[in-house]
Amino acid sequence: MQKEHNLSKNQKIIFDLIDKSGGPMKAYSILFNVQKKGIKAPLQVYRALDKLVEIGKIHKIESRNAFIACQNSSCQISKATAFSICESCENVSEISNSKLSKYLSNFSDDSGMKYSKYNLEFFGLCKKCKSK
Amino acid sequence: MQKEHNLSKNQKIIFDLIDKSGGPMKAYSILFNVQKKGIKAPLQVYRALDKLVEIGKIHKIESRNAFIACQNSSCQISKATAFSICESCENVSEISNSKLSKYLSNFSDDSGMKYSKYNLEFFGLCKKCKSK
DNA sequence: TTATAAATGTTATATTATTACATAACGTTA
DNA sequence: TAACGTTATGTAATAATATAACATTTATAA
Repeated sequence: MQKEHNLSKNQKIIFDLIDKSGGPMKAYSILFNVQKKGIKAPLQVYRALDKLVEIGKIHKIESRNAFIACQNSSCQISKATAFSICESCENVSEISNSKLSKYLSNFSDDSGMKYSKYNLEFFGLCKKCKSK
Repeated sequence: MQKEHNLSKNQKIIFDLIDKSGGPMKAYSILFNVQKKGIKAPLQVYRALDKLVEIGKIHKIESRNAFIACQNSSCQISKATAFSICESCENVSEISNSKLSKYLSNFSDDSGMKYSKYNLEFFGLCKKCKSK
């Protein structure tokens, strides 16, 4: 199970916003949306985002510079992430596939590197966009 | 085999620089390094980078906002990329492991998405950094 | 050779993220 | 509860990354 973290005021405001949005959000869009709640500066947003990423409540979609709420309530949080991204509508979802995560978590090659973390992003067209 | 592309002047200058560096380079560091060759503006760099990415001569390391020369002369170029990144020394190398690439290229789940591309980044400590 | 696409040059600006510094709140434990 | 260390906050400035818009030139190929 996931460790409980007591989110601070800003962390909670920002997590709730991202979570409710249901998709990825960009930092400055978050900033815009929380200004009415007193969060005025980019750094306040980035600090909360950093912490939320660290504790696994959100993930960063690297190819999009965006942040999405973790949809994976258990296991290997933020050490092993996989996403599917529609290149047409930009819909993003977190893939939770135990075979895939096992395969990647156990992956090793002859480089001598010890892998402790990975991030995988799949791209393609989602169901809706395919049929257009 | 990789399709031959005749690089333009700027593309060639920038590709050669990245290739010779042997590692990932950031756009503005590239810009700094090619100013003596007459490339003066960020956009000139980004345009060449975009093209080089498109034809598979370089890849973008998304988590680092950096660009590295392709070390994989054949196969599935820029549709199927995997990297190992040392979180201590920031050394990056391209993983070419046919099992891994087959596994991921054939991956599908029940989302109904057709995946045409992926990017995987592994993080950890390289041999040298581990032993420090 | 002419039309079309690709690449270049230039300026300005948008977007994403961090540095630096000051203060406040929280949690522990003596 | 006082003192301490840690975490979070507030604010201003700025750094780093990336794109828009427009004019012109070069390469390609019909």
